Amino acid sequence: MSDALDTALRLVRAQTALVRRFDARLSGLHGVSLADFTLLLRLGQAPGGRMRRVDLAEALGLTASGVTRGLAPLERIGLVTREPDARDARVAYAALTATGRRRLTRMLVTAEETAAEIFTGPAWPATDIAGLADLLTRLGGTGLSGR
Amino acid sequence: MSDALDTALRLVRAQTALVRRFDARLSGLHGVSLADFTLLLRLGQAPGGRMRRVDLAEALGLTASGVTRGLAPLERIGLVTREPDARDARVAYAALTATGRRRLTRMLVTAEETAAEIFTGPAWPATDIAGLADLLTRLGGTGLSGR
DNA sequence: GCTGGATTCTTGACTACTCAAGTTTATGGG
DNA sequence: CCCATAAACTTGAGTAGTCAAGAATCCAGC
Repeated sequence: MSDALDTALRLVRAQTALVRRFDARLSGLHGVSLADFTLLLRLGQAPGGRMRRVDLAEALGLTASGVTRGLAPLERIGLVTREPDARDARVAYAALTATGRRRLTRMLVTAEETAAEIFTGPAWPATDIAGLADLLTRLGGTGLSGR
Repeated sequence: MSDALDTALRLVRAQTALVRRFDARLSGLHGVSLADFTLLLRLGQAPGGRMRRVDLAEALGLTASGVTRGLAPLERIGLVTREPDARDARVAYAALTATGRRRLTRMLVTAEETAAEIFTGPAWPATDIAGLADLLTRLGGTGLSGR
């Protein structure tokens, strides 16, 4: 088997382990999944804490449908609201509520801790973490950097 | 946001892009998903092309339940069979059929091509591919190396 | 040689997506 | 003005996995 295929399969495998760790911590302490957290985090990074659902989908690597489904429970528990656009009645923004923002900052602490635990120890000098981030960015689908 | 968290989130994001690419190619040409392919590949690597379902789960980073569910359609289409263990009536091996083995070698070609496409171009010198593989191995959950 | 606990596997109920189809609204050309 | 096409979103149906509970079997100690 080539290095390329081997690497791709390792990446897939590493992801499931990673997701499990984040899910365990986040759901234990805050009752949300990693997917929920990343969604809230993106909203938190957006100006005004709000985004069109289509853009959120693009940023998260989901379909529009996936965003609708992921947002629903967060709206139910009051972390996110739906806001209409004055110019275009088709678009429904997703916006962090004040509660959502408050809860997000606490989730972020947990997520940082979890990430730190994962990348801790002699196996993970800072340069390797940055190096990994760099390599992953080259793969990153459409990534964070826009289309 | 720390490098560690950023890196973890990038990894998750990169994986979804990767899986989509493999799924598209594999399902188009061979009618299987990447998950199906990795399952068959592990079987193919095992001595005799067969493994206990529990070990398969461990190797793939799934639960035993996930393996049962994933194997079912592959048994239906005749790529895998169930074999009993002479010593222990609890265990049911999953084994590649002759057809399964033949189909697998062709899938492997497609998977290699896809991986090669992904890691192609000036952004991906061979040392970086190997470097990525190495970094990912440090994360690899329980990985291939056993517990 | 029986009984209690552990192991292997399957199943039911649930979650988190996907894709395809449908609804509503916007927009550019005649 | 009206129409065709396109964009944003939701919804129904299906897939891939999870977890918790259950059935069968194995084995260790008495």
